[in-house]
Amino acid sequence: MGVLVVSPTRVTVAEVARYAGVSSAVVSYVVNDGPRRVAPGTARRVREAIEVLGYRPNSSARALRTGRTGIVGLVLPGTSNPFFGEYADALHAAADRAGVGLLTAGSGGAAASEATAVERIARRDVDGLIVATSISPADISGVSYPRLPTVLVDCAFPVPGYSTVGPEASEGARELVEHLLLVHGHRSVAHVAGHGVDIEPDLRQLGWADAHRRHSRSPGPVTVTDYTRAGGRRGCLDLLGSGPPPSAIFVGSDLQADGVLRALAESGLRVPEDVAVVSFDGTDQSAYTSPPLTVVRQPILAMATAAVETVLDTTGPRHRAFAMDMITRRSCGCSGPPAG
Amino acid sequence: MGVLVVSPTRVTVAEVARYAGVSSAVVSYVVNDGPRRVAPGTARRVREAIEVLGYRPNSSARALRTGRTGIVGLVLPGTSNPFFGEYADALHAAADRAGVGLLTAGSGGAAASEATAVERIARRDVDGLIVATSISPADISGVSYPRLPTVLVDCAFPVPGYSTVGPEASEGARELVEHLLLVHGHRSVAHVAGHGVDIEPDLRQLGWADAHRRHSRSPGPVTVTDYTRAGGRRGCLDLLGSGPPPSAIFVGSDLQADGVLRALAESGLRVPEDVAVVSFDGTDQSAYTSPPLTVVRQPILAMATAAVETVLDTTGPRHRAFAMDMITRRSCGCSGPPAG
DNA sequence: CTGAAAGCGCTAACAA
DNA sequence: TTGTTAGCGCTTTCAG
Repeated sequence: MGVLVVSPTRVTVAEVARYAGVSSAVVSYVVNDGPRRVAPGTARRVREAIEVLGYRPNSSARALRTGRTGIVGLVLPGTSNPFFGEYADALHAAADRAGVGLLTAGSGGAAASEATAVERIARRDVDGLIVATSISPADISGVSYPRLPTVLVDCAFPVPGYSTVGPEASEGARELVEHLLLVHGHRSVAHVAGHGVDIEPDLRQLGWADAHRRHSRSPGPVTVTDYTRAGGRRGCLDLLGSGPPPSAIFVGSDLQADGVLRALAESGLRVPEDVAVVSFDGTDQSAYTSPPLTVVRQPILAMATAAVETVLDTTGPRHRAFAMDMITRRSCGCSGPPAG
Repeated sequence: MGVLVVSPTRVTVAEVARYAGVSSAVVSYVVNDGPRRVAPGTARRVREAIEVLGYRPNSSARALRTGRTGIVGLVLPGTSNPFFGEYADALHAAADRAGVGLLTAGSGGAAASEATAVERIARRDVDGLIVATSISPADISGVSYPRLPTVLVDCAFPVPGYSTVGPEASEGARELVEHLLLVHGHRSVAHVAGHGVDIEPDLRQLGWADAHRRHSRSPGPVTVTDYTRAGGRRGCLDLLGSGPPPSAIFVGSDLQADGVLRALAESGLRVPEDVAVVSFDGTDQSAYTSPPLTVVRQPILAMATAAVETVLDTTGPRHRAFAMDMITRRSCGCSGPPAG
């Protein structure tokens, strides 16, 4: 058939070996710095040959041979959510440091889509999987890839059979609500919560309730909405429509807080004068809302590092929880510093 | 669900073939639906064997054999920036539709880091590369992976030797500024610009200048800052410090607009009463700032689809530009609708 | 329509 | 210290 393509074929170990006057095994030893030692002079010749010929190892061949791809799968609900956007960046940095690549998929947050996302990723022979599951952990195990090391991130509680990494959500939420109760003297705090994993407790809500209990207050109203801006707005509007405005609101995520702030502005309520607002996550953007949000921040960098470490670590499942830190800004009534 | 696989070692074509009483070639024909036809009955037996044994093709072996990995590399400045977060989501959706995986790397936006990110990705034998380059296109070509199909996204101008996908930035910026000039009657508009690719014109700034020229106005002051929230704040503060406040500001990106809004609030200036603000990008969040931002929106879905199509398309480089649409909200002085 | 068999490029025994 | 070589699992040409 017609056209003869004279494409410069790819350089292989064999050619490097021939050029350097050694065997292909030696080339491999040099490239991988093992498993056998190579005489310094020989090694130098090989490296020179590699340089001259422009040799690059074929990663498919290596993966086929070794059984390891050096790639970890990453399934997130989607980086449109700035929290997961920042998480993704941190995971990439950690993966780079660990020398592995990240094969990503967005789950779109819907359960069906998440299962298929995991499915698609696992199909490609990754060495492990990092999943921010928005669905029940039970569902993920439906994916029958035996023994693929999996770590669930943004997961504040242990899940049997899986490694998990998450914030100390309950403690963080409690600290934030106690700040409102004790420092700013609110009698109670309302809560705009997010739809979570059905079978598990919502730790943020637990912490919020706990803060009230500890100080013998009765909690304000709760409303459960989507983890979206629109959800936050809707939830806040519902709250406002069902009684006198609360004096303070604890929002379950920065994304929802955008919507809450919006709803409050639409309703002519000032923050923090009329209503104090605090939020959970502490993304970069929370310093730029108006007013800037008082938050508990998730230590994303540390959690991402832990996630990558854990997925690469073959010793059994473990749960790692990270302390959150509170950042006070204007939205709670404190006079925070201007953004840097 | 629950078919349980009891094979300790991985199932291969050979085993499927043996189970189905055919040769491995036939199994391959069935799995890949070609290149040779298989008798319906035989095919059914093979599919049954695959099901029963829980066979999954080894993608490394297939890649080694075919020379194609079915994976496209993606290098973005980082998904902490919500614009690129949304872009990443759209690219993932498009990649899924096209049946390819996305191997991602964050470049961190720094030139050195971007080159190494591209380097790391290319090393893994991807079929193509999608890059949102924040640096000079010249620099990317320094990466010497011969003939790796590459498409530059978020790139509003053609670059010789590369495929490019971007918005009609100049037209979009002009439309936005003209809205301020003609509808709201501002005499001139200031501009908070972003540091761009040095050797190329800043099309947003060009559009801004063009709007003034077309209507015989002299442009307001410009300040060039980082494409960050802090950069936007700084730039706006500089603007305010160097003369009387402008009556209107065109901001080069939503991220910077966050900072501009913040700076204005700090300075006690109301939007839009004292200063009108419009922005370029139209990310989801722009509907939730206070006040909501009037923007020109980048058609991210369409551009992402085009990017994936283009990188998979072997016919030569091409440039595709997409029209932006203006969304008027409160920040320009229009009374936009409340967020849905 | 199906089977046999030759590698793709690499790593890691095993030999020397 | 280095060379030889047997596959890893798959696709696809060539025979049947």
